[in-house]
Amino acid sequence: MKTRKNLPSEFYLREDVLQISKDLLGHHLCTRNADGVITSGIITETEAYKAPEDKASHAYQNKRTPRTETMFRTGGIAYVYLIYGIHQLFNVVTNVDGAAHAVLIRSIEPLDGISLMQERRDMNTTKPKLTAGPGRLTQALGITGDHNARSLRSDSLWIEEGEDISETNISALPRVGIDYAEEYAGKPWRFIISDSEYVST
DNA sequence: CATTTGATGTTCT
DNA sequence: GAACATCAAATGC
Repeated sequence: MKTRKNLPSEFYLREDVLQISKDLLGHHLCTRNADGVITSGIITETEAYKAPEDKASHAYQNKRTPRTETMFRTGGIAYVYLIYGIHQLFNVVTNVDGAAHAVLIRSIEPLDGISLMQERRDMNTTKPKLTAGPGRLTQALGITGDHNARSLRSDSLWIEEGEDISETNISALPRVGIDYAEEYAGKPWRFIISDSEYVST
């Protein structure tokens, strides 16, 4: 049984995706596999993607494809997709139906189910390498394309209230891997917990 | 230590 | 064909 509360639907429905990205820091991203084993981690690094104007977003200019369709839906669901043919990336869809806002979760700090996360990653460590990095945390938590469009208040995937992170302990940095996005490439829309080791390089 | 390279599906040109 | 919200292993100091 769970002792912590899920983030409420209203958390995800707000308009300011930058604020939501900061607010997500410190909360707990959780999954449960078919055997009922829970794995979770503290969110330590996020990035905001703000269509239609953001050139780094898949939904730039509100471009709808079968893949991006998920981002246009009502906030509070997962947007999971494959990048580089190899890695699943996990995003939180925000704002109301028709607004394609999302927050990429880039890193977590391991919390529950560490042995199962190590098994999934084929690693024997709790160092940042286990869960720091957008492709790494999805592997550690067992997140795949099957989780795309799933509610973040479901039995197999959810986000619990963790600790509040004060504004003074948050750093804003440029986003990673989006050099093609011209004037949006340098925007400080990546947020980390300043004193956490569990962030990508 | 730093830099390069191979893996490989979906989308767009 | 090329690019891509990446990672890990291999190669070069």
